[in-house]
Amino acid sequence: MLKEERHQIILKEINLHNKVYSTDLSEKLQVSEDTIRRDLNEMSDLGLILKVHGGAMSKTFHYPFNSQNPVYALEAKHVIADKVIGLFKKGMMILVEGGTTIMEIAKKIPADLQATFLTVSPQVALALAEHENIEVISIGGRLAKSANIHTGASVIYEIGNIKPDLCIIGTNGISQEHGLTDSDWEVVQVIKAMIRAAKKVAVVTIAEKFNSVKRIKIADIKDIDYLVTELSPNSPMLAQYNGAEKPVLL
Amino acid sequence: MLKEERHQIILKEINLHNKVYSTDLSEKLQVSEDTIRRDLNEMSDLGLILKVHGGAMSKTFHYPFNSQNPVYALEAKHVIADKVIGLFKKGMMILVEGGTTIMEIAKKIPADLQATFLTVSPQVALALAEHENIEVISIGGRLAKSANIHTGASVIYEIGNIKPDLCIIGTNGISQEHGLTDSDWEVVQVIKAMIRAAKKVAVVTIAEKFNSVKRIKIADIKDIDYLVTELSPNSPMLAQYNGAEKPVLL
DNA sequence: AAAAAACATGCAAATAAACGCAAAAGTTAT
DNA sequence: ATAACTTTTGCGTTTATTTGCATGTTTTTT
Repeated sequence: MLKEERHQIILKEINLHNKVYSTDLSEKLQVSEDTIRRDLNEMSDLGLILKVHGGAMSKTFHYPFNSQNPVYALEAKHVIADKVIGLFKKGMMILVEGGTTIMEIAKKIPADLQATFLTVSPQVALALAEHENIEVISIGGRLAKSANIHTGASVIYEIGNIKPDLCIIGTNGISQEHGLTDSDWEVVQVIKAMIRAAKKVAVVTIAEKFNSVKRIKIADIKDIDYLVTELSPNSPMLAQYNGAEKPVLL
Repeated sequence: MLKEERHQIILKEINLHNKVYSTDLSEKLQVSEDTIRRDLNEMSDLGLILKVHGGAMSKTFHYPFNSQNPVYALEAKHVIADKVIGLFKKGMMILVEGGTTIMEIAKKIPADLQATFLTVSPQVALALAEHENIEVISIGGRLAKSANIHTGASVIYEIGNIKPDLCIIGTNGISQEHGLTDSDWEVVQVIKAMIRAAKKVAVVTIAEKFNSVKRIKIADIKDIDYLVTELSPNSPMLAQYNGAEKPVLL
């Protein structure tokens, strides 16, 4: 049995049951517990799972958004938030998606910024509502439980009727070759509509997600106006995105 | 059972009931009370919960209730929630407003109920999204910061296009003479639209709010189908609502 | 004030993790 | 194909974590 194969099975098992015991995996996969532990360590280092004493758990069960819980790569997300906030100007109409990075942005918006935010995420809407001078407009629709954002035809339609100055999206997969990708069809439809509608598009992502590719394509790199990461704009890791029709790197 | 698994369950339990007893948890999770105490200590150190003598509470709850007896109001809302849940039937389309009582209802919905909920409150939407079998549809719009619910013409319009089986609203003011009243014009418009749209209207309120009157009228008592309080239906305090065109008292 | 319940602390048994090392398996170069 | 090399794996040992229990203290209730 290949190591990668084991990893796949472990991941599937965790997604299915939310937890796995090292002992169970050892028996099921017919390898020693040491090997399982090593597997779990590697997967944990990649941020795929949450390693705990006795096994591992899913990172995205009950933990992901619940405001008080620790956010993965928080420091990086703060850096990203600061950069993005630099794009905001008074009176702007800004369309934002959901996700932990966007949440950090929403929290860090300066108190004196006057702007209108539109969002498909209830969490982001609530975070934005904390700011006195921000007008918050929720774009309602069927709430997709996986990503906790509103999806469906009505959302696409609503987005089609607005022309925001700026649109900010997170992403699950990003690579020079395949562009932006995600694994949830409903979510992808919404993001595509957002990109179509907005005058400028900013993608926020931690560098860790570079070169990861998901099943469904959202857009090409050239469709992006700003690519915001925690890295310095001239970091070698960003060089690949510096093509002819390059987005501005922040 | 993994330690983190217990932590998740405890957290969920607290979010659901706002408080937990160590003894209950010990029995439910089949570990000693010492272990539960250690769990609660760790979670408390992480700032996830508020440890109290005998168990733990939600952090967000002990706080905002600077007013009188928080336990009383909470207990009352739990009683109300249980009564309202009795009105829910499989396949129903239920329109709900926002507010703390509605939040308690959203949390207590039985796991096996299959129904569609529509709401104008981001908080309620998120609470409902925790339930596997519930379809959640947000009615989006401008987020009114006072009440944290979506308001505005688009909301009214959207509500006009649906015909929910049941509509559940809280209220700020209720009296036999002046009916339901509130002080926020935008919010009132939304609630009026909800009442117009729904086949049946349930009003949930703690008895404390009886005989309070706010500036803007929402509806008459006769427009209500169910009046749900923590009191027994034949409580003398409810006698005043027992007129000719009375709502059903629960 | 006494009794009961909840809490903190130390301890020991059980279990799991980390580490080093050598054998086995897989890769690459000649 | 074989040798040299790297990676992976299992095992023994050591270290760390978790848990229940005994004990004594604090808090709550009566």
